[in-house]
Amino acid sequence: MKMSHMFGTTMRQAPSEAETTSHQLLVRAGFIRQLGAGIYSLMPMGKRSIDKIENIMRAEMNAIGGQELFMPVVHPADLWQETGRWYQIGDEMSRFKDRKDHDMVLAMTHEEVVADLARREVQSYKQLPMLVYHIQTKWRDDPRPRAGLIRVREFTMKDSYSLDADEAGLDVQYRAHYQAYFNIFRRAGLPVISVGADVGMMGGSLAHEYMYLTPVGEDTLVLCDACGYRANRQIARFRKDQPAAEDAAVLEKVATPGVSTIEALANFLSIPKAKTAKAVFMTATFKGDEGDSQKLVFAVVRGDMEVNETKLTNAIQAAELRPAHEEEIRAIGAAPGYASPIGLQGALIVVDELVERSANLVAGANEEGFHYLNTNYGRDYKADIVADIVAAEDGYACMNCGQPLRTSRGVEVGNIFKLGTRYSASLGANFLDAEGAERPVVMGSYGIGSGRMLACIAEEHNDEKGLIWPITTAPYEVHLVSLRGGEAIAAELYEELRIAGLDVLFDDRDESPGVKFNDADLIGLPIRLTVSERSLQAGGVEFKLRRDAERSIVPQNQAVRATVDAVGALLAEIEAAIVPVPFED
RNA sequence: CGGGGUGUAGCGCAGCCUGGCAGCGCACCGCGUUUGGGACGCGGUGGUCGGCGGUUCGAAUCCGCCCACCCCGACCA
Repeated sequence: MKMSHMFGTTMRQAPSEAETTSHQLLVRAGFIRQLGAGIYSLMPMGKRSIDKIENIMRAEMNAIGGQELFMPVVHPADLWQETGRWYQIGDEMSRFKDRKDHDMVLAMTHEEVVADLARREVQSYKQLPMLVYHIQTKWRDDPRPRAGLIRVREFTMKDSYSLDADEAGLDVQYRAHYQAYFNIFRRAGLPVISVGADVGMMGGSLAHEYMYLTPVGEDTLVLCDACGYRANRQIARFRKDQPAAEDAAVLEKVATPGVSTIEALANFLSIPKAKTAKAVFMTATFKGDEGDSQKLVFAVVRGDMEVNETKLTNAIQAAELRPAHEEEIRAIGAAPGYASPIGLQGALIVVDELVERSANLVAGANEEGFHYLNTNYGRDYKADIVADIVAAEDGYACMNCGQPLRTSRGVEVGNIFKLGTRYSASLGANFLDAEGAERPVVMGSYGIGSGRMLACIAEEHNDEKGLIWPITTAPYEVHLVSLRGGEAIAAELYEELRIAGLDVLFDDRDESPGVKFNDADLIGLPIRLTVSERSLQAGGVEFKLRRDAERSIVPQNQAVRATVDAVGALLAEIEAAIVPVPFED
């Protein structure tokens, strides 16, 4: 490609709304342009990088038996009504009516369509296992897009769906994806870790997320450097030490005027926060056969800990959970700031397992300005559910080895789910097994966002001058710079490099050397060749890797070979990282 | 949805308080000089000042409503 006619120019200054490094650099280098909140165009160079990323995905999916197909982005609502997600999902799913007044949806994901296809195409266990995938647009009307391509509303995703006769088959395909995903990220030059994850709205029994670690990330991960435990904070477990044994003391009501926070309570009574019980009120929505129902949830955790809403949601099997309003709390006779489960009716009481085991905690007296001393689980109150509902924090003890946990931020670039029969059963995607019995297909679903991956690669590979693309995802492999006195030779070299099969960006513009070199650094192609009067006098063509400071001169008649060899060497470095990763669930 | 912020040329910004010719840098076009790390000179192109309404002789500027975008939170893959 000749730069003189490339659509999309570089910019010296990033738009003021771009804050993260990847966003600024991708815009400045001419890879992306914003159309609306969370909606971006890919410019020609961005499209080339995305194509390379997606072709890596294709190769790895095909390698584990994937068959590429292409499913629609507009779906009739019927399908989503059949699985129930039409009713479960809120405004995140965009809906509209077609001219015949039929309800339609914009695809957020494709489990429904795959299950619909499977019920038509799969009849026998002899056809299974199968794996289908596509690379398609998704629309999720996220309430708050941010950070360029990191979190958007319209995005392209590689999503694959495994179809199996049983759980054992699913496990095989799940593990195949576990490895294939590491291969994809490593080939693309993106370092990731896998973590255990919540199954969320997808349903299912087991899930992993692939995380690129960066402070820009929105997910908090809990990691153990000692034993390798890794989990999303939403589900991360930790070891809760047994509190020192004490005899249950007499329940006693004390006046605590104006003391409505745990902090103030601990100070007022001169006790550690760990000797208090904290009340957190949430309103849960439950989906049932007779429609939705709402219930006030009264969660109790030790005063020095925080409630983990995902754990709480899972513990009570709620569809949704939100903080309760003050009126809702008062309606059951509790006083915000002075609440405890003692003597309360009308709420679903969920107590953390550590509170159950702790003696003589200070808790609210359900009366403005009063607390109880020495509350004890079992004697003074009982829970509807006792479960682990506490969020893991930095320094908490690892569940497995007891060493301190560490938290880190990350971007979720991929996920894999064991779905089971959630969708096949509701849509009737059945097959006949060897005994002639009808059974639902066992499904898995697996996703990687292309654009988010591009952004993470940009976030990882850059310096103060610009991007530094891995050879596998660079829009072009070679940046050929023509300077004064080298124009004719550069034009020849451009043709020779292309004949040799290389992707070349040729800066044939009439610009000063400084402008050209700075643009080359900003765009960040892995190999730079410069042809100028000076280089020719020095013996040929100047060769430089973007990531290195050194330059060398290669004779003109060896320039193509040297470049091809350099590309090969860079590819070999990437390939060396493609190794088996032990499966951990 | 709650809190905060910003909308003036492709990008970055000033002007607004105190109403009176719409400006600056970069980019872009022409000519000349220059050119191995964001050159210089001269001359140019480009704007319904986010939108609608109001106040006023007169609105980028004051008032009202709306819209868009960004950040934090809620939410979310």
